[in-house]
Amino acid sequence: MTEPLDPYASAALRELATRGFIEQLSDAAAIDAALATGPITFYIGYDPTAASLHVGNLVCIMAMRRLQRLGHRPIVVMGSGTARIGDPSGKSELRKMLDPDAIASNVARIGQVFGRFLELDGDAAAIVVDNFDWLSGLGYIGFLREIGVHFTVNRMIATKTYRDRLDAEAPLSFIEFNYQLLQAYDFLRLYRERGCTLQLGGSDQWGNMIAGVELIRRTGLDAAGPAHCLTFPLLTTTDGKKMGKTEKGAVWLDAAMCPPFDYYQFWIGCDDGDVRKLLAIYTDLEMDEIDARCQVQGAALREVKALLAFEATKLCHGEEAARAAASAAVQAFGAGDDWSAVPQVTVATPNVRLVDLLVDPAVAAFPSKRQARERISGGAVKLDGEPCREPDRELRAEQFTDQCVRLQVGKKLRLRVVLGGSP
RNA sequence: GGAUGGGUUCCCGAGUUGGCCAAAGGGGGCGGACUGUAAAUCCGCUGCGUCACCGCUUCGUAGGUUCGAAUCCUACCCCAUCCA
Repeated sequence: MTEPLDPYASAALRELATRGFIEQLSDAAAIDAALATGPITFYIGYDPTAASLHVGNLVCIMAMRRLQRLGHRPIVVMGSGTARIGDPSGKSELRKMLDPDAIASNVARIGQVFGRFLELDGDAAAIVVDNFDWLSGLGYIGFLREIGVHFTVNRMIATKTYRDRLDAEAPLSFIEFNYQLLQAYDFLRLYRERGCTLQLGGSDQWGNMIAGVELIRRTGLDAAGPAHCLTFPLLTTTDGKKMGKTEKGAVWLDAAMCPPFDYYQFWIGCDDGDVRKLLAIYTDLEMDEIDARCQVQGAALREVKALLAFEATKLCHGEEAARAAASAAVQAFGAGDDWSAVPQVTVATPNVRLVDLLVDPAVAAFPSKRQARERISGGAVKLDGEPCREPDRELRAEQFTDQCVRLQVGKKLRLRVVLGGSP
């Protein structure tokens, strides 16, 4: 943790520090000086191991956004190359190898996200590069001679990433062991070719990042001076859980995988104690305003949460979608009647048993019919506001007012069940 | 390679004189009440199914004994600790 006791000279570090972005700095004074002197180029890498980024990745993205707004130039590295290796950081076992087609399609989908958070034009335009471009052509012997010589196994196995695995006596495959070298090499390439002097990442990346810093120092500095790295804290909620996970899994940034309505609801549902922290990291609001808004206590905090949800949704899905999600929330959870913006599922025929509907993957309210039955009998389900405790009840055509039945499951799930042909 | 202890349901962890074990208890999760779509609290559920008292699958793996096994036998795999 960094001591913010004596304020940083650079606006960038001051802002990151006051908003809660900083966990560790490789050399606080040097980074501060570099950021204060003028625009620098920095990068963050993402391995395309899933079809979408999720809220957990958003900390880094927001940090890039902050720095870019202060004039610094972001580079996003898509890790098509490193994704073929697999980062063992934070993983207790070897993950299955991703096939190249999956990686390529992930890259395409993930790439769309950055445009929403970063400026792609102007003096500090963000650029996106792919490390497969330089990693794929590496020759084994050449790489070992040029890069491998600068690493000692002694040092590597001392880093947390590898240490954890070894301490747990879990297998650490040789391919994974190489991951750190490749990430360090990425940094070196970006340093040499694009003058990139700072790498950002989650705190689990510290070992990999510092390896790059050291590699650059050992292979010889150029005019850009020493390279540095900075990590962000792993965000947890007040009750100690990982940020961005819900019972249904990760909260994705891709609208196809997590509709704006659900995304908005995720923020609305946050713990009271987290509101200020979340506003600082996930919105563009000024800290003065955040502090002022967070003065309130109790039920009044709901308004602040609505602000958080709106701002966060706006950044990710646009202002229009955020407004729609906000008003849909008021309608669906308040006394309102207009569910038009609530996510929908389509059924081909009205005669669907309630259990079958709730277990259907499109709804996925419950993992099994058995559980669905139990919950339905327990009063968890409402149709058009009316509790329905009969699992085997079928929906009837006449229930569909305007082709639609309003389904509530538990406190949070709201869906419109729409009668229609195509899905 | 040798000795001893151990591998149980999402996690931790009971259960090994064979049936009353789908398997105690805790955690987590979900649902209900309360409420502010929060927290805390209380109550309920927590293997699957064509599902109340029925069937099926599950206690490291594969076989075996038995009317019947998480519990007994055999082989194998893995883990912990100690010895070489």
